[in-house]
Amino acid sequence: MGDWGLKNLIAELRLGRDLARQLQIHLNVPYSSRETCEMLLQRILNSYEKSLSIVNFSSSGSGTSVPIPMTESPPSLTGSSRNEDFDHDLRDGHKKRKSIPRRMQLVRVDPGMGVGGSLDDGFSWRKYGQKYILGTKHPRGYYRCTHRNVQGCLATKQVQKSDNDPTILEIRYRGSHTCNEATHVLSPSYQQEQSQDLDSFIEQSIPSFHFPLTSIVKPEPHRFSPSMADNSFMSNFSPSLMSPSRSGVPRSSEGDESFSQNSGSELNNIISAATSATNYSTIGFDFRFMNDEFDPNFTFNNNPGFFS
DNA sequence: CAGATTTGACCCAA
DNA sequence: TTGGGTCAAATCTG
Repeated sequence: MGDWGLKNLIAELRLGRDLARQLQIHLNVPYSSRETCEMLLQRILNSYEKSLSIVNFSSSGSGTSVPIPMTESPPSLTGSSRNEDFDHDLRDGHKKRKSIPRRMQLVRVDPGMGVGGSLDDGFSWRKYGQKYILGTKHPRGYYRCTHRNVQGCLATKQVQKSDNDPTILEIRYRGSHTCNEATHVLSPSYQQEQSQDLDSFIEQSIPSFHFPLTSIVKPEPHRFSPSMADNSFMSNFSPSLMSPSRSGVPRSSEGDESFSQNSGSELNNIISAATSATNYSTIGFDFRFMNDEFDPNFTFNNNPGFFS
Protein backbone atom coordinates (compact mmCIF):
# COMPACT_ATOMS: atom_id res chain seq x y z
CA MET A 1 0.00 0.00 0.00
CA GLY A 2 1.41 3.33 -1.00
CA ASP A 3 1.39 6.46 1.03
CA TRP A 4 -1.70 7.64 -0.72
CA GLY A 5 -3.67 4.54 0.12
CA LEU A 6 -2.40 4.53 3.64
CA LYS A 7 -3.45 8.10 4.15
CA ASN A 8 -6.87 7.35 2.81
CA LEU A 9 -7.18 4.36 5.05
CA ILE A 10 -6.17 6.33 8.10
CA ALA A 11 -8.50 9.14 7.18
CA GLU A 12 -11.34 6.71 6.74
CA LEU A 13 -10.66 5.00 10.04
CA ARG A 14 -10.53 8.32 11.79
CA LEU A 15 -13.79 9.26 10.22
CA GLY A 16 -15.33 6.04 11.43
CA ARG A 17 -14.01 6.66 14.90
CA ASP A 18 -15.44 10.17 14.97
CA LEU A 19 -18.77 8.95 13.72
CA ALA A 20 -18.82 6.26 16.38
CA ARG A 21 -18.18 8.88 19.00
CA GLN A 22 -21.03 10.94 17.65
CA LEU A 23 -23.25 7.92 17.80
CA GLN A 24 -22.17 7.29 21.36
CA ILE A 25 -23.16 10.82 22.27
CA HIS A 26 -26.51 10.46 20.56
CA LEU A 27 -27.20 7.19 22.32
CA ASN A 28 -26.69 8.90 25.64
CA VAL A 29 -29.14 11.62 24.75
CA PRO A 30 -32.67 10.38 25.38
CA TYR A 31 -34.33 12.75 22.95
CA SER A 32 -31.96 12.04 20.12
CA SER A 33 -33.84 10.86 17.08
CA ARG A 34 -33.62 7.32 15.86
CA GLU A 35 -33.06 8.56 12.35
CA THR A 36 -29.95 10.40 13.40
CA CYS A 37 -28.54 7.33 15.08
CA GLU A 38 -29.32 5.16 12.11
CA MET A 39 -27.73 7.67 9.82
CA LEU A 40 -24.60 7.71 11.91
CA LEU A 41 -24.58 3.94 12.07
CA GLN A 42 -24.88 3.70 8.33
CA ARG A 43 -22.01 6.09 7.85
CA ILE A 44 -19.88 4.10 10.25
CA LEU A 45 -20.62 0.93 8.33
CA ASN A 46 -19.81 2.65 5.11
CA SER A 47 -16.57 3.86 6.56
CA TYR A 48 -15.66 0.30 7.48
CA GLU A 49 -16.59 -0.90 4.05
CA LYS A 50 -14.43 1.67 2.42
CA SER A 51 -11.53 0.97 4.70
CA LEU A 52 -11.71 -2.72 3.95
CA SER A 53 -11.94 -2.00 0.29
CA ILE A 54 -8.85 0.13 0.41
CA VAL A 55 -7.02 -2.68 2.13
CA ASN A 56 -8.32 -5.22 -0.35
CA PHE A 57 -7.47 -3.02 -3.25
CA SER A 58 -3.98 -2.43 -2.03
CA SER A 59 -3.29 -6.04 -1.28
CA SER A 60 -4.62 -7.41 -4.53
CA GLY A 61 -2.79 -6.66 -7.69
CA SER A 62 -5.85 -6.16 -9.81
CA GLY A 63 -9.47 -6.85 -10.13
CA THR A 64 -10.68 -5.30 -6.93
CA SER A 65 -13.21 -2.64 -7.41
CA VAL A 66 -12.71 0.32 -5.22
CA PRO A 67 -14.38 3.66 -5.34
CA ILE A 68 -11.94 6.19 -4.06
CA PRO A 69 -12.71 9.85 -3.81
CA MET A 70 -10.57 12.42 -5.48
CA THR A 71 -11.98 15.74 -4.48
CA GLU A 72 -10.67 18.66 -6.36
CA SER A 73 -11.64 20.88 -3.54
CA PRO A 74 -13.52 20.41 -0.32
CA PRO A 75 -17.23 20.16 -0.90
CA SER A 76 -18.91 23.44 -0.55
CA LEU A 77 -21.21 23.73 2.38
CA THR A 78 -22.73 26.94 1.28
CA GLY A 79 -25.86 25.29 0.07
CA SER A 80 -25.60 26.57 -3.45
CA SER A 81 -26.68 24.07 -6.00
CA ARG A 82 -23.94 23.18 -8.38
CA ASN A 83 -26.29 20.86 -10.16
CA GLU A 84 -28.34 23.85 -11.01
CA ASP A 85 -25.23 25.60 -12.12
CA PHE A 86 -24.34 23.16 -14.76
CA ASP A 87 -27.93 22.68 -15.71
CA HIS A 88 -27.88 26.30 -16.63
CA ASP A 89 -24.67 25.74 -18.45
CA LEU A 90 -26.01 22.90 -20.43
CA ARG A 91 -29.26 24.62 -21.08
CA ASP A 92 -27.36 27.21 -22.98
CA GLY A 93 -25.37 24.60 -24.75
CA HIS A 94 -21.74 25.26 -25.24
CA LYS A 95 -22.12 28.97 -24.66
CA LYS A 96 -21.48 28.58 -20.97
CA ARG A 97 -18.76 26.36 -19.78
CA LYS A 98 -17.62 28.29 -16.80
CA SER A 99 -16.56 26.05 -13.95
CA ILE A 100 -18.87 23.22 -14.77
CA PRO A 101 -18.73 20.72 -11.95
CA ARG A 102 -18.44 17.14 -12.92
CA ARG A 103 -17.90 13.72 -11.55
CA MET A 104 -15.08 11.64 -12.81
CA GLN A 105 -14.66 7.94 -12.81
CA LEU A 106 -11.74 5.85 -13.80
CA VAL A 107 -12.58 2.49 -15.24
CA ARG A 108 -10.04 -0.16 -15.78
CA VAL A 109 -10.56 -2.41 -18.74
CA ASP A 110 -9.25 -5.81 -17.91
CA PRO A 111 -8.81 -7.81 -21.11
CA GLY A 112 -8.51 -11.03 -19.23
CA MET A 113 -11.88 -10.72 -17.63
CA GLY A 114 -13.76 -11.51 -20.76
CA VAL A 115 -17.42 -10.72 -20.31
CA GLY A 116 -17.64 -11.22 -16.67
CA GLY A 117 -18.49 -7.91 -15.17
CA SER A 118 -21.53 -5.75 -15.27
CA LEU A 119 -21.02 -2.65 -17.29
CA ASP A 120 -24.12 -1.06 -18.62
CA ASP A 121 -25.68 1.77 -16.73
CA GLY A 122 -29.08 1.49 -18.30
CA PHE A 123 -28.77 4.88 -19.91
CA SER A 124 -28.62 5.51 -23.60
CA TRP A 125 -25.75 7.67 -24.71
CA ARG A 126 -25.27 9.19 -28.09
CA LYS A 127 -21.90 10.38 -29.22
CA TYR A 128 -21.85 13.92 -30.51
CA GLY A 129 -18.18 14.67 -30.78
CA GLN A 130 -14.62 13.60 -30.36
CA LYS A 131 -11.53 15.64 -29.92
CA TYR A 132 -7.91 15.33 -29.11
CA ILE A 133 -7.09 17.31 -26.03
CA LEU A 134 -3.83 19.10 -25.78
CA GLY A 135 -1.22 17.08 -23.97
CA THR A 136 -3.13 13.84 -24.09
CA LYS A 137 -2.43 10.80 -26.16
CA HIS A 138 -5.96 9.67 -26.71
CA PRO A 139 -9.05 11.40 -28.05
CA ARG A 140 -11.87 12.43 -25.79
CA GLY A 141 -15.32 11.32 -26.77
CA TYR A 142 -18.34 13.45 -26.00
CA TYR A 143 -21.66 11.79 -25.26
CA ARG A 144 -25.09 13.07 -24.42
CA CYS A 145 -28.22 11.33 -23.34
CA THR A 146 -30.16 9.88 -26.24
CA HIS A 147 -33.34 11.37 -24.79
CA ARG A 148 -31.96 14.87 -24.86
CA ASN A 149 -34.20 16.06 -27.65
CA VAL A 150 -37.32 14.17 -26.68
CA GLN A 151 -37.24 14.55 -22.93
CA GLY A 152 -34.73 17.30 -22.47
CA CYS A 153 -32.40 15.12 -20.49
CA LEU A 154 -29.21 17.13 -20.09
CA ALA A 155 -26.85 14.45 -18.85
CA THR A 156 -23.58 14.28 -20.71
CA LYS A 157 -20.36 12.45 -20.27
CA GLN A 158 -16.84 12.48 -21.62
CA VAL A 159 -14.77 9.39 -22.12
CA GLN A 160 -11.04 9.37 -22.55
CA LYS A 161 -8.38 6.75 -22.21
CA SER A 162 -5.75 7.34 -19.63
CA ASP A 163 -2.43 8.47 -20.98
CA ASN A 164 -0.52 6.30 -18.57
CA ASP A 165 -2.60 3.19 -18.82
CA PRO A 166 -4.62 2.62 -21.99
CA THR A 167 -6.71 0.08 -20.18
CA ILE A 168 -8.10 2.75 -17.92
CA LEU A 169 -10.91 4.99 -19.04
CA GLU A 170 -11.46 8.37 -17.55
CA ILE A 171 -15.15 9.11 -17.61
CA ARG A 172 -16.46 12.51 -16.67
CA TYR A 173 -20.12 13.00 -16.02
CA ARG A 174 -21.94 16.27 -16.20
CA GLY A 175 -25.50 16.93 -15.34
CA SER A 176 -27.98 14.35 -14.20
CA HIS A 177 -30.52 12.27 -16.01
CA THR A 178 -34.02 13.62 -16.08
CA CYS A 179 -35.28 11.20 -18.69
CA ASN A 180 -37.71 8.39 -18.10
CA GLU A 181 -34.89 5.96 -18.42
CA ALA A 182 -33.46 7.33 -15.24
CA THR A 183 -36.68 6.79 -13.34
CA HIS A 184 -36.85 3.23 -14.59
CA VAL A 185 -33.31 2.40 -13.80
CA LEU A 186 -32.45 4.28 -10.70
CA SER A 187 -33.27 3.25 -7.23
CA PRO A 188 -35.46 5.47 -5.10
CA SER A 189 -32.48 6.42 -3.00
CA TYR A 190 -30.64 7.54 -6.05
CA GLN A 191 -33.62 9.47 -7.24
CA GLN A 192 -33.61 11.24 -3.97
CA GLU A 193 -29.98 12.09 -4.25
CA GLN A 194 -30.44 13.23 -7.80
CA SER A 195 -32.97 15.72 -6.61
CA GLN A 196 -30.72 17.03 -3.94
CA ASP A 197 -28.29 19.73 -4.64
CA LEU A 198 -24.86 18.46 -5.40
CA ASP A 199 -23.29 19.85 -2.29
CA SER A 200 -25.36 17.79 0.02
CA PHE A 201 -24.85 14.84 -2.26
CA ILE A 202 -21.11 15.20 -1.99
CA GLU A 203 -21.37 15.79 1.68
CA GLN A 204 -23.08 12.46 2.01
CA SER A 205 -21.07 10.55 -0.51
CA ILE A 206 -17.54 11.63 0.07
CA PRO A 207 -17.03 11.49 3.78
CA SER A 208 -19.07 8.42 4.40
CA PHE A 209 -19.22 6.70 1.05
CA HIS A 210 -22.88 6.08 1.12
CA PHE A 211 -23.60 3.74 -1.75
CA PRO A 212 -27.24 3.03 -2.36
CA LEU A 213 -28.06 -0.15 -4.16
CA THR A 214 -29.73 -0.43 -7.49
CA SER A 215 -31.61 -3.06 -9.31
CA ILE A 216 -29.27 -2.95 -12.26
CA VAL A 217 -25.91 -3.28 -10.68
CA LYS A 218 -25.07 -6.81 -9.75
CA PRO A 219 -21.60 -6.74 -8.37
CA GLU A 220 -19.62 -9.87 -8.35
CA PRO A 221 -19.57 -11.61 -5.01
CA HIS A 222 -16.37 -11.12 -3.09
CA ARG A 223 -15.35 -8.32 -5.33
CA PHE A 224 -17.95 -5.77 -4.41
CA SER A 225 -19.48 -5.22 -1.11
CA PRO A 226 -23.10 -4.23 -1.40
CA SER A 227 -22.35 -0.80 -0.14
CA MET A 228 -19.90 -0.28 -2.94
CA ALA A 229 -22.52 -0.59 -5.61
CA ASP A 230 -23.45 3.03 -5.72
CA ASN A 231 -25.69 3.51 -8.62
CA SER A 232 -24.66 7.07 -8.91
CA PHE A 233 -21.26 5.80 -9.80
CA MET A 234 -21.83 2.35 -11.10
CA SER A 235 -24.84 3.13 -13.20
CA ASN A 236 -23.04 5.39 -15.53
CA PHE A 237 -21.02 2.96 -17.51
CA SER A 238 -22.16 2.61 -21.02
CA PRO A 239 -21.20 0.25 -23.76
CA SER A 240 -20.93 3.11 -26.18
CA LEU A 241 -18.02 4.57 -24.37
CA MET A 242 -15.71 5.21 -27.17
CA SER A 243 -15.27 5.39 -30.85
CA PRO A 244 -12.16 4.49 -32.72
CA SER A 245 -11.77 7.42 -35.01
CA ARG A 246 -9.68 10.48 -34.53
CA SER A 247 -11.20 13.87 -35.03
CA GLY A 248 -9.59 15.73 -37.82
CA VAL A 249 -7.77 12.69 -39.08
CA PRO A 250 -9.04 10.55 -41.91
CA ARG A 251 -10.35 7.28 -40.65
CA SER A 252 -8.15 5.35 -43.01
CA SER A 253 -4.94 7.08 -42.05
CA GLU A 254 -4.08 5.24 -38.92
CA GLY A 255 -7.29 4.68 -37.11
CA ASP A 256 -6.63 5.04 -33.44
CA GLU A 257 -3.57 3.17 -32.45
CA SER A 258 -4.60 3.36 -28.89
CA PHE A 259 -7.55 1.16 -29.64
CA SER A 260 -5.79 -1.26 -31.85
CA GLN A 261 -3.08 -2.20 -29.48
CA ASN A 262 -3.16 -4.76 -26.75
CA SER A 263 -6.47 -4.65 -25.00
CA GLY A 264 -7.63 -1.85 -27.23
CA SER A 265 -8.90 -4.03 -30.00
CA GLU A 266 -10.40 -6.34 -27.49
CA LEU A 267 -12.05 -3.42 -25.83
CA ASN A 268 -13.45 -2.26 -29.11
CA ASN A 269 -14.91 -5.66 -29.71
CA ILE A 270 -16.37 -5.73 -26.27
CA ILE A 271 -17.90 -2.35 -26.62
CA SER A 272 -19.19 -2.87 -30.09
CA ALA A 273 -20.76 -6.08 -28.93
CA ALA A 274 -22.95 -4.18 -26.56
CA THR A 275 -24.34 -1.33 -28.54
CA SER A 276 -27.60 -0.50 -26.95
CA ALA A 277 -28.37 0.65 -23.50
CA THR A 278 -31.18 -1.81 -23.24
CA ASN A 279 -28.73 -4.59 -23.70
CA TYR A 280 -27.63 -5.33 -20.19
CA SER A 281 -24.90 -7.61 -21.29
CA THR A 282 -22.00 -8.13 -19.02
CA ILE A 283 -18.72 -6.76 -20.18
CA GLY A 284 -15.21 -7.33 -19.10
CA PHE A 285 -14.72 -4.09 -17.34
CA ASP A 286 -13.14 -3.77 -14.02
CA PHE A 287 -14.28 -0.85 -12.00
CA ARG A 288 -11.12 0.11 -10.32
CA PHE A 289 -11.57 3.62 -9.29
CA MET A 290 -14.34 6.07 -8.89
CA ASN A 291 -14.67 9.48 -7.49
CA ASP A 292 -17.06 12.30 -7.30
CA GLU A 293 -15.07 15.22 -8.52
CA PHE A 294 -12.39 15.38 -11.10
CA ASP A 295 -9.11 16.39 -9.63
CA PRO A 296 -7.02 18.07 -12.29
CA ASN A 297 -4.02 17.86 -10.03
CA PHE A 298 -4.28 14.13 -9.83
CA THR A 299 -2.25 12.23 -12.32
CA PHE A 300 -1.10 8.71 -12.51
CA ASN A 301 2.42 10.03 -12.45
CA ASN A 302 1.75 11.48 -9.07
CA ASN A 303 0.48 8.14 -7.91
CA PRO A 304 2.65 5.65 -9.69
CA GLY A 305 1.78 2.79 -7.46
CA PHE A 306 -1.88 3.44 -7.37
CA PHE A 307 -2.98 0.89 -9.88
CA SER A 308 -0.15 -1.49 -9.36
C1' DC B 1 -34.81 4.27 -43.87
C1' DA B 2 -34.20 5.72 -39.21
C1' DG B 3 -31.01 6.22 -35.85
C1' DA B 4 -26.13 6.39 -34.58
C1' DT B 5 -21.46 7.87 -35.54
C1' DT B 6 -17.89 10.67 -37.65
C1' DT B 7 -15.58 14.84 -38.20
C1' DG B 8 -14.64 19.63 -39.79
C1' DA B 9 -16.26 23.97 -38.39
C1' DC B 10 -17.78 26.98 -35.09
C1' DC B 11 -18.47 29.29 -30.43
C1' DC B 12 -16.72 31.31 -26.50
C1' DA B 13 -14.44 31.27 -21.77
C1' DA B 14 -10.00 31.85 -20.13
C1' DT C 1 -5.42 33.87 -29.19
C1' DT C 2 -6.06 29.30 -27.71
C1' DG C 3 -8.28 25.19 -26.82
C1' DG C 4 -12.31 22.72 -24.83
C1' DG C 5 -16.97 21.81 -25.94
C1' DT C 6 -20.71 21.63 -29.27
C1' DC C 7 -23.02 21.72 -33.79
C1' DA C 8 -24.49 19.69 -37.87
C1' DA C 9 -23.82 17.69 -42.44
C1' DA C 10 -22.01 13.59 -44.20
C1' DT C 11 -21.57 8.92 -43.58
C1' DC C 12 -22.36 4.50 -41.61
C1' DT C 13 -25.12 0.63 -39.88
C1' DG C 14 -28.69 -2.59 -38.94
